Amino acid sequence: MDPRGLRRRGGPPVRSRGAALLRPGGPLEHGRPRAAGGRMNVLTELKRRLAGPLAALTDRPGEALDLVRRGQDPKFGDYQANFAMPLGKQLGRPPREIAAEVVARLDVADLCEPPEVAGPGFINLRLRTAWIAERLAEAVRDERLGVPPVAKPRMFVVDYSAPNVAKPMHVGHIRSTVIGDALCRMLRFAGHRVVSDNHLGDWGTQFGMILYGYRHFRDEAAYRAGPVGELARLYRLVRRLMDYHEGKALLPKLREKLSQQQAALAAERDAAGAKPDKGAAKAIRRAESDVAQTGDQIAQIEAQVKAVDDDPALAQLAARHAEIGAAVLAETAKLHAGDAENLRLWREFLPHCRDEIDRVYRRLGVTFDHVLGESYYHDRLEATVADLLRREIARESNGAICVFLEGQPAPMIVRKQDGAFLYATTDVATIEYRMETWRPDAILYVVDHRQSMHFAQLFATVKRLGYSDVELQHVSFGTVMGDDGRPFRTRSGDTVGLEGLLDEAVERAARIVNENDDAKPGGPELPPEARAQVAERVGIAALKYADLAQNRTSDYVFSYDKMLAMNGNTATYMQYAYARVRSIFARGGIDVDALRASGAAILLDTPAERALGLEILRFGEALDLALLDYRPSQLTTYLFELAGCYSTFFEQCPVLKAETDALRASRLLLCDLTARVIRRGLELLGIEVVEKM
RNA sequence: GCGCCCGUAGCUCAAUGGAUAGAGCAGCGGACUUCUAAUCCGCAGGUUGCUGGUUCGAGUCCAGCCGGGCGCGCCA
Repeated sequence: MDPRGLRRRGGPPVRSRGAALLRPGGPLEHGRPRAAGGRMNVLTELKRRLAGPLAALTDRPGEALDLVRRGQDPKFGDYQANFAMPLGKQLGRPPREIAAEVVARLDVADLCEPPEVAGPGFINLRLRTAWIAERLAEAVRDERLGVPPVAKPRMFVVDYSAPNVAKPMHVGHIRSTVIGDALCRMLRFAGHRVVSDNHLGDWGTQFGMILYGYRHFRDEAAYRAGPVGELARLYRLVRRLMDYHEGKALLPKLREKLSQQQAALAAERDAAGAKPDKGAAKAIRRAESDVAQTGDQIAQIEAQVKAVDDDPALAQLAARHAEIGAAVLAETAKLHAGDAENLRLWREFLPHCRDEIDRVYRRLGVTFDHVLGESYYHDRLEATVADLLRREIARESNGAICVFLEGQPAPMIVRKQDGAFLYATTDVATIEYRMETWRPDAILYVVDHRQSMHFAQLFATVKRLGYSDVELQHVSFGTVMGDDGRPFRTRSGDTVGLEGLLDEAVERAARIVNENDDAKPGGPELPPEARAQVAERVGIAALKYADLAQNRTSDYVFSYDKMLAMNGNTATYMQYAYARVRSIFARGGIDVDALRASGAAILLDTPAERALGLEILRFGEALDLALLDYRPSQLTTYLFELAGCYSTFFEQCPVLKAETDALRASRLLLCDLTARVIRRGLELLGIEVVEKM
């Protein structure tokens, strides 16, 4: 993947869990547990009850309460408190004795069966089934499904997507866009204030390239007919010519490097002899890897060069524009210096570029509160650098203005020798602007993990500027890989365009939808337009969910087959689960509003019903967990588990044909709650449901 | 060389220092005249890369090693 395709890349480890829990407004601090509407996070409530008895034993009850969790095995109850063991160590007393003491003072009779102390000192808590049913009845009446908003809302700025607008979006943009959008939705639902901001690359070298292309290569008719397509073509053409010349200039150096590396490899082999020891073997492998890497790089450039040489028209263009690299930089510099004509063209191009990316955002259902690109900060950069210099945070080095940071092998450069600013400069100015404008408690950067060093430097720099009470968080994610274990590319080695990716996903979804509908026992149910709409939703959802379900910190292997599978943790499976529930209501001719208003009791007499009911109540917990480390995958995991509970229930418990009317009403309510949690949960991930599929 | 991340079932991935490491796919065996079988249920599959350490308890924390990815002064 072209590293320039992303304004940013990269990610450091997430903050420690303890810090998150102590943070004001963190997951533990929900609204009053008995707040209006009966909204209650079960785990939070249990912790609240345990806090009293714990206060007598430790001056750090928060740490202990962190060890209250959902039970891993049903036989140990629904929740478990694991703090007696560390507390026992700390106090020099038997853990079981401590557990017994806590249990003796614990007042949970209204919501739990009598707590049990097990094993070394686990406190097992089993909720009273009737209590679960009451909470569910409240959730039925609650638009938030019983999930309380946080007591202390925080102000978040979320920075995500940030493509370079001069060129089509590609596969590298999907994770930032999808994860960032999901985080915004989840934070808002949790009750936080959120400003989403798309920090577009709208001011860099890419516009110099378009300007150069427009001046020298434009097809006026094509530009008038479709400016977006023509600008994209110009960008690609200039990029190609620049790569050609850069590559040609680089090849001799690379070949030199290769022969040096080959010589080094040979030397290592000679020195090691026939039976290399461990150290030598390692050195050899390393040298081999160097040789292979340089070889690959050479092969890639040679292919690019050859492609141009083999095309007479292109080759002629390349020959005529030998100085294109410098010329493009000059166009960029003129733009930045305020050249009237370049500015006029930039203003003319920008809306077209925006149309291009907005079309993709519309299709993805992704929106932003603000789209303040790099250009927005242009006139602040001078002052930012001056301030850094004045406060002796930055200093001149080799003609550049640099911020030197402890433990960093290289400085963060905020002004180049030639006087130009860099994106690090813009990032500093952007933080200043955001702090002045929104006074956020946290700024999240949803950017791929290769940028971790940049963010470490950026955050350290702005801390020195005095911004110390804001949580600056690089929410990093891994690379999208192909099934060959290398970054996802087309067969010809190009990066994969985002729209093509969407088209392919929708096309494959359409095939699945058609096959399924055709195979329905009672004949097809969906007219062609409905099928198309379902396919669009299923396809886009599959793509988004596959991304969100993956732990964001690891790379993931892109696979249409896997993401569109009906089994397993996929959007398709979740959407199907939802549609199946809805189909019960359609088949039974149920008036859902009347059902919800009926006040019918929820009965949880079978294990499947109880398990489903309890799982429905865990929605808020799952959301907390997802926001703790900004990991949407925690929410997808929950939804998948909920769907699993529903499947078991669905197999074992007849709904429309339940033995009694009361049981029928209860089960319908469970179905309805399940559907609502799935729909809401998917909505928080930016994914739409379908009523039929 | 330095820094960051990763290594879990054949494959793709889960698992906030807690009790017997879980899913899906692939494999094997079952369940449609019964609310969508695009589904469900069961079986099998593991020395969590290796070695040592911390801990009442380690896939998780620490050290070293092995293997892989990414990054490391004027690109974004």
